[in-house]
Amino acid sequence: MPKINSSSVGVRAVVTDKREAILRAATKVFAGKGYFNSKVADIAKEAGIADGTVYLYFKSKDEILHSIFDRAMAEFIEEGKRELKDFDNAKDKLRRISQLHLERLGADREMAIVFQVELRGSTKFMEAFSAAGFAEYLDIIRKTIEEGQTQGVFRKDLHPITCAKILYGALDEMVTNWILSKNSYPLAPMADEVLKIFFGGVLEK
Amino acid sequence: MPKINSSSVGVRAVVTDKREAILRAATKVFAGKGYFNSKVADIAKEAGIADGTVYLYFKSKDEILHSIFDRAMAEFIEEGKRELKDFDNAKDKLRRISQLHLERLGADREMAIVFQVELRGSTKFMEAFSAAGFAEYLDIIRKTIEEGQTQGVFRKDLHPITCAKILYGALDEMVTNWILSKNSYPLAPMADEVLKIFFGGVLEK
DNA sequence: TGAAACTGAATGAATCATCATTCATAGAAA
DNA sequence: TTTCTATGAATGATGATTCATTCAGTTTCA
Repeated sequence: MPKINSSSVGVRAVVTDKREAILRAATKVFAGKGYFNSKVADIAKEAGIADGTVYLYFKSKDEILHSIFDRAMAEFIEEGKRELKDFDNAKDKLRRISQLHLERLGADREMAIVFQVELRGSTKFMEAFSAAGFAEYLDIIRKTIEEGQTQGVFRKDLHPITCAKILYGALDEMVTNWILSKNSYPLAPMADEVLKIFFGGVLEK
Repeated sequence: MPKINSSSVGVRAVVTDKREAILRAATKVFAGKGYFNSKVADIAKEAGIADGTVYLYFKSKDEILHSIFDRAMAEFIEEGKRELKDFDNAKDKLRRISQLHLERLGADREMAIVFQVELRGSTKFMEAFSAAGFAEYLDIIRKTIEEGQTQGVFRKDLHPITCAKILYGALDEMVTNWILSKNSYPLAPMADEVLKIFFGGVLEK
């Protein structure tokens, strides 16, 4: 079994590479068959390593799934915060958030599947996730809406939390439909469609 | 042809009762621990029967979950169609749909959990479901929106399908949040909040 | 009327396949 | 040699499903 490090970057890099490879492989496998139907052996094979090796990098199968979420979510929130510094107008900010949301998930279908499907596949995960990243994300949207109300851009007779949930729910549904759709289309442009309705409503004036 | 079991107290009625009992028990167990973490033995115990008896009424554990969906969905769609006959105004119709959606799930938390969580827990189920009930449901909303556009109540510069997805997504998110929320509040009233935004948008005029 | 034979629902212990996880061993690098 | 990582066969637990058996109720017939 030839195990030659592609570059002489040292031990640390190898470890990271293999961890990375396992996470990527697991994402692919989970996306394809679902968490419970995926065997650790499948992941190992996909990553091109032995079954046992997985356990040198992760305590359990469960931990792999958690790591996938944690990493992706942390990245996403961090990117969001960085991006949103430049905006002061709440409306523009909301537009950017929506675009980022769909761009991110639209760029990696396997990751999107794991997020949309597996994350919801157990109340336990959902609660854990809810407690961690999701609540924070919803909070960013909520605060932006409050800002907009203060700025006089958004109506004041609406609960910011509810608004946030609705926008999130709408975006989320776009992603779910995109995943289930046979013929693939670009996801990100749907953001504008969503916002057209979220901002202006469907009623004829 | 009328069914025998409704009138007589014969064998048929007993059979139906036990089937019913298993479905109810399974809903409870699945809601509590998730489909994959639930043992058939758990369901049997909850239903007060022997493990093997489950297999006299269902071919497999999988079939139980399917039956739960099929029954609930068929009921829901049927009720919806019946209710909606009385409306001709698209706006009112959409309001009634939204209320029904939240009333229904808000009335049975366990069923709601199974629908929100387990249904999404596997692409396989989602696709099956998507092909069956969900697509039909989304279609009802879409057609109503088209009606509204024809009636001149709704803006014509919006894709009816996207509108439908957005409304559905928003309602769906209300349910998911309600399920995850520790302190329980009535779900149905959220429909009006959702529609206020869906109809009028969040922008200050 | 009663009891023997029959029916099919219900039981739950046993089966058996399926993995997650472990660990004794091998190989590479230092 | 020592100390890593990596291997993959073996282990052990789990849990869906089966099936030989029990049991309650019907029917048959003297």
